[in-house]
Amino acid sequence: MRVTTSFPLGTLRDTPSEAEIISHQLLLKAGYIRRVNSGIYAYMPLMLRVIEKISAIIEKELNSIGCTKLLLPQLHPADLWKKSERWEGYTAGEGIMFNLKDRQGKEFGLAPTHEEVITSIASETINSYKQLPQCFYQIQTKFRDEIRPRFGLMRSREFIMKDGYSFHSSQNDLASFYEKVSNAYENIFKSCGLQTVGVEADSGAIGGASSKEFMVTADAGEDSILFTQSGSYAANIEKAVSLPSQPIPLKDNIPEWLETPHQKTILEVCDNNNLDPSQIIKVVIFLAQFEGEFNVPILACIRGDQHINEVKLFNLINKLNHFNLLNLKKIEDKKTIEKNLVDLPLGFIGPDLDNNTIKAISNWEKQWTRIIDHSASDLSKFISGGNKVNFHKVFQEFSFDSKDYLIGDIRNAKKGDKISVYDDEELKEKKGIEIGHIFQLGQKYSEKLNAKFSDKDGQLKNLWMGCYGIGVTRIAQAAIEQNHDQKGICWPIHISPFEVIIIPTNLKDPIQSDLTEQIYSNFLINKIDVLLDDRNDRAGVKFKDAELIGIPFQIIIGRDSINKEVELLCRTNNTKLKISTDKLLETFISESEIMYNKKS
RNA sequence: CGGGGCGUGGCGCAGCUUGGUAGCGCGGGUGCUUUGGGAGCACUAGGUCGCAGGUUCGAAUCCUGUCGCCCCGACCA
Repeated sequence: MRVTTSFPLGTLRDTPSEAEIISHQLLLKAGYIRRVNSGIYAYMPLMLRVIEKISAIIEKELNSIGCTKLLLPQLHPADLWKKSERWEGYTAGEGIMFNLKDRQGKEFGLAPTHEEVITSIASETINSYKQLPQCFYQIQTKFRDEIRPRFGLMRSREFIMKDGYSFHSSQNDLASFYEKVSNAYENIFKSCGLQTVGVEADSGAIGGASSKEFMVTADAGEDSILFTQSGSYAANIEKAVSLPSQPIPLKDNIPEWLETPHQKTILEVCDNNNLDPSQIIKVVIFLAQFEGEFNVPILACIRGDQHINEVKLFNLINKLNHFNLLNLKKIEDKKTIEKNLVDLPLGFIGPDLDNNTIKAISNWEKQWTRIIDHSASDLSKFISGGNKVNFHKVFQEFSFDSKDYLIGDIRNAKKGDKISVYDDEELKEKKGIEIGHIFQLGQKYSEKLNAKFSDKDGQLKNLWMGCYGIGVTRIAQAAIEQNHDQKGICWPIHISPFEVIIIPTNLKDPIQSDLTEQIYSNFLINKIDVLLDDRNDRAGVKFKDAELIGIPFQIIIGRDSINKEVELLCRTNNTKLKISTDKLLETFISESEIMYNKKS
């Protein structure tokens, strides 16, 4: 491809001010993407080539484990989502599904994911165990009305995703296929030149039993990963389980009531009364909003030096009720408190807060659901709010055994924690960008959408399902986050828009331009992805652009043309080889082979 | 939704405090020169200063409202 006759590179000299992180800045500056609106981007020709390279890697790997590509609609009828009971959760309130009505007033959603559609198709086309297992996938634009789109392609409202769905006759078969996909994913990410970690993860709104995320480690990542150095454990912080440090026992000489005027935070109470946070039980109140306008006040307790994990809390509360939990939010808004609660000693609440604090006229349930983290329930003597403004209290021999208290794990694991009493390794923390997520869904969707098959024994059974996602556009940006330098992008060759760029330094020199044409056509004949920068600009301009757009090899045609010599430059390690033109192709092929095989 | 920042040509910005008919750098076009690290000279095109009201003889500038974008938080496949 020639720069002058195909497309303007569209590189910028200055970095657009809207971009914060380096990968986003480089995508804009190098002309790969252009913003059309918040979270909506145009993929320019170079970007499309990257997307196509990534897609090809994915397809090759998935096809090799027996997956089949198809293409599903993006406009989904609401009925289908109502059957799976996800319509309300995905459209109401904080829901992320764009939705609309057609001219008849019929409701539709723009697809954020495809479990419903594929399951309904599977229920019609799969009848017998003889047809199983099956795995379908597609690579397609998804729509999600993100609360806050961020960092370019990292979290956008329209993005390209590979989503795959598998169907099985048994849980065992699902589990073994899930492992196969997991391996295929590792190959895919390696083939993209990325370093990833697989971590245990929360399943979120997709649901299901077991799930694993693939993370690109990068400081700009939105997720936190906790892991052990030996690799024995790795999990998203949302999911990670650990042992909290030992609490410092409370001294005996403390009076039952502590006057703690205006000391609303754990730190203030500790500083003023010579206490340690691990001697205090922190109480945080939440409102759980269920489907059908059903609101439950939640009182969550945790040891003062620990933090509540709202994902764990959400999942725990969701299981308490057969309605779906739509939203969980801290109660801190004055209006909400005034309307529904009375005599609430905010900042001085204890685990035994009276149910009478909920107003009779409130539409909330009239009883606090009290959820106690293990770190709190393990303490029998502790300090907590006195349920009286400006007072804290010592709880002696207090027991959470009564049925009023629900004990569970709602704690955020953190770095420095141990993962078991038998293992001395401490957890470490890194930031990660989630580029893949795989789930064992089980029978959740097949039950709801009545997707059954006849098994060997003649019985009608629900299909077992898995689903598997890869953020294609996110991979591209994550790759830049992991592979760049001061001058610009350094694409891994596997996903680079071109393998090599030819830079003639002075096209007016007939020797140079003849040589350039010769080399260019020779590379094309040999099916090499080559870009020819045939602009009449000065060499410096072309060098800068080549570095910015990050193509792994540069061929520089210049002064030595007269001796039939050119330079082969490697973008990443900046090595320069002077080569005679008759050896150029051969050398390039062997050098690029080395780079292709050096899977990180 | 809460907090903060910003809207002036394709990109980066100044001007706003103290109102007076819009400027700089880069980029674009034409011509000549130049050609291994973002060239030089000359000429040139391109902007209802986000939008709407108001104050004023006069508003990019002051006031009110509104919209949009970015960041942090809340939240989130």
